[in-house]
Amino acid sequence: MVSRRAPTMRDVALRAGVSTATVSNVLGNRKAVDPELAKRVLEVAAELDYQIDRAASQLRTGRAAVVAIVVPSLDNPFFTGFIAAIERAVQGEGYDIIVSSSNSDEVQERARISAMLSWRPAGLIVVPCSDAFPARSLTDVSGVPVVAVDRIAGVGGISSVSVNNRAAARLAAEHLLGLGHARILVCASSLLLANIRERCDGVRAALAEAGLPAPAIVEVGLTFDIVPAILSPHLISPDRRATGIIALTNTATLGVLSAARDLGLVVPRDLSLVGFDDYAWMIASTPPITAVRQPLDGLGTAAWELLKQRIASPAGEPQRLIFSCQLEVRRSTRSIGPSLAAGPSA
Amino acid sequence: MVSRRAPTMRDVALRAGVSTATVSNVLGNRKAVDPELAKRVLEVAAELDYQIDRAASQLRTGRAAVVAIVVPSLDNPFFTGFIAAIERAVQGEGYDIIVSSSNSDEVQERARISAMLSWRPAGLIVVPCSDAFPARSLTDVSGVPVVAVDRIAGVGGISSVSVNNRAAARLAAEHLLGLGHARILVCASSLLLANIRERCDGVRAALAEAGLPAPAIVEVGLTFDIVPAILSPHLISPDRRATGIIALTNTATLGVLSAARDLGLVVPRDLSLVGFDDYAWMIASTPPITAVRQPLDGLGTAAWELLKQRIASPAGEPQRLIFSCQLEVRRSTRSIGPSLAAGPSA
DNA sequence: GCCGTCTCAAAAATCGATTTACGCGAAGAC
DNA sequence: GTCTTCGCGTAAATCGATTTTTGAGACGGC
Repeated sequence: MVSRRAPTMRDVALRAGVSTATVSNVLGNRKAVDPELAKRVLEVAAELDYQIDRAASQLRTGRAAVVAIVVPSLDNPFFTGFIAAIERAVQGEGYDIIVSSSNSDEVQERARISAMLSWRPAGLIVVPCSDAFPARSLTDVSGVPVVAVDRIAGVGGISSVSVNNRAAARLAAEHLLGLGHARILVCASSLLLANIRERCDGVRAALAEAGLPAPAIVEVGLTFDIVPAILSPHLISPDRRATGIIALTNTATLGVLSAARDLGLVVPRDLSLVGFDDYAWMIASTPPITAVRQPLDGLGTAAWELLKQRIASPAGEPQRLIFSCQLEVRRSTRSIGPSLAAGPSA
Repeated sequence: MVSRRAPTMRDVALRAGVSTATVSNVLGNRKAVDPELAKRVLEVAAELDYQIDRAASQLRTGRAAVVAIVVPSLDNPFFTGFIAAIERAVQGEGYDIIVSSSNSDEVQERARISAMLSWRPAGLIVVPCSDAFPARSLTDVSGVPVVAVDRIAGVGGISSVSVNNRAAARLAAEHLLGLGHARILVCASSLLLANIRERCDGVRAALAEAGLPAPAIVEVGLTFDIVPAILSPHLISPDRRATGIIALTNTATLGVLSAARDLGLVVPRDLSLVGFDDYAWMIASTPPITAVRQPLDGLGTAAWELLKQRIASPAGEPQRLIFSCQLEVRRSTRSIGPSLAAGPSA
């Protein structure tokens, strides 16, 4: 509790017998300084445990060494995994992150982004909670570089990172078709989200190519606990129920598992399941869950790279990066007959 | 891309025909201002989309409306859930959070805390990555209020929040004893952590009271994937292997599940399992996992409350808050004989 | 009617790091 | 030998919000 005030650059300068400008130049590697003086400055700085005051530094330079991140939820491992990836990427480049959750609400999203912008961060990485991304106007005015991630349908004109949702869902569908599944149910979180709609399209396209009718699509919401109630009616009739389910998000995947168990259905005996996102529990689960893995680390790294580009040249052309997903085949899917997949025609 | 510079308080003042001091007083609710003027100021501020520059504000006042959070990992849902809880708590009080991961490394922890402190945050909430918490010295000097969470063995003299680990583990042990399990294996992450040692003690105490020998304790590390290899030797012999396992962290729980499945052991038929922490996947899992639930939301809220206390009166007595955990009985544990629990003697 | 008091806004000082403008001395050019 | 760079360091101005100080006007008391 030795609450003497933190040392300032002035303290360091005085003690080293130089001016504050010199200290600033040494510490910021800005202008050539006599090595002798530089050494003394560094020594004194270390001795006093001197830390640059970020507020003062930022006020003068106008930019903060901080990246603001806004995601729909901090309780969803997809988003926190993404944040972790960004944190790893900005580490060592001297940036810190401030994070905030929009609670999947456009009004809150706007408010949170507005608050973040008052830090005048070097950049903003946002996973919009809807396709509309109405906060767009805010970022335009502020001139802070922005990268949108994952839900990027409505965000023309800014850099973005996402996955190829159609291809990813197609991967899942073709896997089930290859195992002979014809009756496929898609368990979607919310069709208001463009990425979810794209995944539905991917499944639809794969089925159409195989000469099958469009899949049933059930909307189960963003939280896990209500899924069983919504899903049960679709799973009760043994004759007409789907043999394969594609769950389009991690919470949907949990919901399907839980609903199936409640109804006494065994995966994969009674029901084959392909999930989305890839977590430790999917591997530890019995059976391990076949899932489409989104390259979380790649997304995070790429978001930071694109943001750096925008920081370096704000006038440059915005870029869109699209990652592919991989299917991790495990044991929650099983073959029930000859392949229905539309094979290569060659 | 209308990159005109953001409006300053001076712009607002000029346009409203008042001084910057008046604008500051209106916006900060600081001193009585003529309602007429106040109204005009607010109108102009709204019109210009004016946002206070936090750097300038902070430089002048010396304190930032920001809470720094340092946790061992952002990939562990326990810590991110905790962060989510804090974010909810500080929301609406005008604070933002900056978060950082120490990667379970003391050196990095110190570096990250040092970096956080250069923001001169209103407070720091830290989950130390070891009992030693050597970064303690930093926070002492800076005078920034600190609250330590979860791993608080070595941190006397500062406020802290934790759970009653002994009691929590005892809950798990008594549950298994009540179901007739005598051979109990404890699956611990790392015995270098005091909270883990306390949990071991809790199990030991419960067994001792029931007149049973001390449990076997296996150290499985902090990540999930190596657990099966470490655990297998303890699970192969059907005669001598434990009938009940207590996994002391969420990753250990995943590891046990995965190891059991690899060995063809069915939970709970061959093995009863009590996990730690409580997540959606434990409910969705087949069988649903019996687990000791740590009150994540309570921990987060409490950490913020204690921090607020320290901010308000830095000289006050540090407080330690200890929460209780609850056992969520699900289906991963089963009875194998008469209760062995030391019942109430009355 | 004069003076003291009180209210509230304007003016000015301040926070600490950065950066511009300037000055001094040494090195190089003719 | 004088004049011009050039290198490097210092003093001072600056960023924008807050806070202290100053001052103008209103009001009340005697």
